[in-house]
Amino acid sequence: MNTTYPIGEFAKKTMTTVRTLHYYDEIGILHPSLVSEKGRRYYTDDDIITLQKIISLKFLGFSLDEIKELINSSNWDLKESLQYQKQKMIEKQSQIKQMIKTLDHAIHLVDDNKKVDSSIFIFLIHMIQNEDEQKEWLKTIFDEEKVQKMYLHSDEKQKQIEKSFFEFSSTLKGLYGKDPGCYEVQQLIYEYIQLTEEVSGMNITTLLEDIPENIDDDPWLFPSPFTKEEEEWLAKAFDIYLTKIGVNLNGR
Amino acid sequence: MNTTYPIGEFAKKTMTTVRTLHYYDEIGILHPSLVSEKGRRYYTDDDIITLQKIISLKFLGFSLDEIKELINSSNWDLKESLQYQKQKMIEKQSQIKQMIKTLDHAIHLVDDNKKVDSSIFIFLIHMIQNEDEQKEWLKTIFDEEKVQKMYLHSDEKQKQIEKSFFEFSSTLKGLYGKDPGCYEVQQLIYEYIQLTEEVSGMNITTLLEDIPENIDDDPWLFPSPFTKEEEEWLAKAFDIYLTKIGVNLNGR
DNA sequence: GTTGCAACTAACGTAACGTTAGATTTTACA
DNA sequence: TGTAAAATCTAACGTTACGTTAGTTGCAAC
Repeated sequence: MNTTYPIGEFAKKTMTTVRTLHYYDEIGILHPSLVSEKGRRYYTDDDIITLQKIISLKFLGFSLDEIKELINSSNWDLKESLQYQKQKMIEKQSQIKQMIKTLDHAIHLVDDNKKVDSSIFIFLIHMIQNEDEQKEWLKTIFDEEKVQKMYLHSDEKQKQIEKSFFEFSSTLKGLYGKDPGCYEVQQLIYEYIQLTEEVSGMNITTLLEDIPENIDDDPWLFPSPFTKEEEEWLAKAFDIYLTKIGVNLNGR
Repeated sequence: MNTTYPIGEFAKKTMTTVRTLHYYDEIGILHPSLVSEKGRRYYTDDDIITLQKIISLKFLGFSLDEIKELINSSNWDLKESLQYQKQKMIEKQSQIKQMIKTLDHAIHLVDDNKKVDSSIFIFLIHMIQNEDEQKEWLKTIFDEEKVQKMYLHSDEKQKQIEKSFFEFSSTLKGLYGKDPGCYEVQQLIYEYIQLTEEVSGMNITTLLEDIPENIDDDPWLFPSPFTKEEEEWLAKAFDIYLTKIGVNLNGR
């Protein structure tokens, strides 16, 4: 009848480990029903029930500390605990959703690119991740309506834009060092501006008028995928391009 | 120009903490660009970029160890890492979904019950959680078709069944000690059997014929919400009921 | 009696910091 | 310029839920 199991057997039966049972004994959530004089633990079927409680509550995301309370005190506000747990889990869920979405975009980015410049990659991850924050910031410059439009793409379209941007940046990095006025560089800048206009839904002239001078003073909010040297070189190339098409700007 | 920030300022700018920066320095993923003779750390805008990399990768679920590798080695198989991460995240996601679903059911259960008997509650959580396992086990007794039917309820229906079961069990516990043959107890057992028949889609007689004698020999697979005394009392009540309706069973 | 497995306690390791504690340095103000 | 206050430093322990040794003792079988 009233069978007892030594710890090893009990662990097998319940698909836990000896160490786990030791630990549960140690923190006082599962004392074996029988302990020999020599300190040997023997478990009974009653202990199985307690262990089941523990496992069930663990499954619901409670910590062993919380479980201890739940087991010991009889008049715990169970409903409140459950709702609190649910809230926590829902938060975790939305975090994970964001992670998966970003990973998806990232995988799409590197899909057929053999070599990936990590600066550009990280830059784009940062962009994807901080979408909301940047949106808020953009609203301090442009109309809310315009900003909304900029982000009104489907997921697929968004991925495509990111990829184009990624490739431009990569190619540009590859061209660094060449004459900023040469055909290749100027052509790429032309394409880059085309993309920017398409995405923003605005004319480049309008864009440049609205943007304050000190736009990239805060490298935290606006990180760059380029090094300082690359940026200076890029600035020259842009200057040449914009002067050519007749946009005049006073010192960048 | 080349501004440097003491650690506190830098922490504020980047919305981290001093301790985090200390730690990142310690494990070698972010050494400040400048360290005074006295050991004071001064960070530059370049360090912001490194920190951004770290934060971005952390956001994607990489550990600091993995990030260290990603930052240091240039030819890392990024795509593989990303896909691996995604897989991990998807697994986490489905776990959390299960947790939320179970929590939902549990909240529904305790919704308007002031006092909750924890044994019953835990028992039901265990049932919900181990649905799949029990389904497999049931298949060793009944036809697969029948088993499928038993579980073919909507989520709402399922919640309702659980709740009914929960309430029966609670009421039964409350009646423990009374005469097993009295009207109240017999009435409850009648209702319980009705529910069982409805859920299983089988007749109680058929059910009892198919079930082996030693069904609850394994308290791990089939935990009970009742204590041993309660179970014995229940068995008597069942005996009386079944004899009354003419089902004959040899020793339960 | 011995062999060998099972179980025991004690201790450190994990991840990514938070949190003291006590010493030192830098900054600010009279 | 002296001193007080604020910032920073290192060192060390705490956190979670066990996993993983290591060295010792208990128990059953031959």
